[in-house]
Amino acid sequence: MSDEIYLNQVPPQSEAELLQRCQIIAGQTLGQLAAQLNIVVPADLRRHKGWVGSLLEKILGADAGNHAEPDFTGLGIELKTLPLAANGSPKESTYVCTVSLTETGELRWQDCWLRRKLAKVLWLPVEADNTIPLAERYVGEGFLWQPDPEQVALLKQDWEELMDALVLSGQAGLSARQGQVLQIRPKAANSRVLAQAIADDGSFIQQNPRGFYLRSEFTAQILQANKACRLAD
Amino acid sequence: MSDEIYLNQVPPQSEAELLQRCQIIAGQTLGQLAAQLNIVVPADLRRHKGWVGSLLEKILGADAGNHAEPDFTGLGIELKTLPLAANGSPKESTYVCTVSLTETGELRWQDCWLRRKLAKVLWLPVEADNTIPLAERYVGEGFLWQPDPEQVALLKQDWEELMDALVLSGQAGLSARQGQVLQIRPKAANSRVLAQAIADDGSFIQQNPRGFYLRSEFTAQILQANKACRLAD
DNA sequence: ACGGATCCAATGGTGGATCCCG
DNA sequence: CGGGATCCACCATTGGATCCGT
Repeated sequence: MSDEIYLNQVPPQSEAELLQRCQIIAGQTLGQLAAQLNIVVPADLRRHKGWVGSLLEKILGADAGNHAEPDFTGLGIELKTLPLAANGSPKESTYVCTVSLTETGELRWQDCWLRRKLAKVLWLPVEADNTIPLAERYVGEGFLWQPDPEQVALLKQDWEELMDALVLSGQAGLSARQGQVLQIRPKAANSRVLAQAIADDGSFIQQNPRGFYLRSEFTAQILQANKACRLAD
Repeated sequence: MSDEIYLNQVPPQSEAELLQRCQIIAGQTLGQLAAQLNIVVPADLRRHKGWVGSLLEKILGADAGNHAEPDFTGLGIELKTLPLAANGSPKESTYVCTVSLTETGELRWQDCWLRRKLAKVLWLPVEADNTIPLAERYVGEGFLWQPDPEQVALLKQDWEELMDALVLSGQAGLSARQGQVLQIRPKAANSRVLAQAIADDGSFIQQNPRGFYLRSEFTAQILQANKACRLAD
């Protein structure tokens, strides 16, 4: 009962309060959390792919809506769910943000959206083994993360390589195989969706929208580092 | 029955075909036309202000949807309903297009959206006396119009005056009283809606969206000229 | 009478991600 | 396995205009 005082969609006022809320929901199922907000749990995620992320935003009081801001506006913190396979490692890559197809050449790492998005992330592990019914999946312990210097270097290197490839060869020269920790993949309702882009010759063309994703190998390292850190306490 | 062959939402292939369709619907009521498309007629227009225009677009096979194109893409023709008061003259001003608040200074008459929108218009008179139930209002005879040199001069003069006023004084310096045949008025869901604009100093600010409207005195002249023209046949 | 305010439907884009076939 | 394809909710914008108080 008193738990729900913290779960009423009011933004947390501090990092401490946000982490406290994470402690409260850790060990609860998605079904229990959805019930607190009178939200119906879909049978599966096939037609509701972002459902878990949206639910946990509401539960934790994220307030940015669909704006180009961190989920927790006041704290500058981005929320990311981390879907865990049966073996406890990340099951999927993590979507970060869309790739601008109109300002590819003009942007530098220091100013880019991806860097700002990943500046401070609250990772929230959630069971994602499809043999477990959605409502019965447990939420793990959320933790704050900021990229360490080595991770920053990796991200910067990949970002610059990928953006260079975009400028030099356009979308044709891009494959999701490029990048050690980062990759570029389609991000749209379907492959018929087109966004405005700029061709080699400077003219406007239409291309499939793309997004930056963190490879699951990278998020697996983040997860492991956090566990090690907590054991050391 | 055979009439409905022409009313199946396929775009007309020529001006002649479009005008033929207008002949077919002239003298029918909005209720009759709506019934052909299985569309329910609202009680009144208070909460359905664009309903008549949308219905007639569907009936005539306009295909541009909500794009920045003429309603009849292939023919380069814009459809405008002309609401008639009990005395047969236009009851309202006619909305043309939105006023760009970000490129006010850069644009010339030759390139402006308003000029392109008004290059070729199919006017479709419709009874709009509120004492007549919506479903019982008659559609009149549609006619094609292109501004004659005098009308072009008037539109150009007003457009330039209004755009100059916008650049010089911003929205504060603008009144719907300016312009002989054209005026600028709010165009939004309500007065709390804001759009991006550029201030005097070049910075970005928020302003109420505005639209260009043809004064009803102007559309009355267009209507009269068409009647005179048809009597002369 | 008309200048300022308002209303709906449909679409496109963004943010949330997972699906699924070779 | 993982690269390419896809899915929903929500919000802002656009296109269709008419309402209504002074």
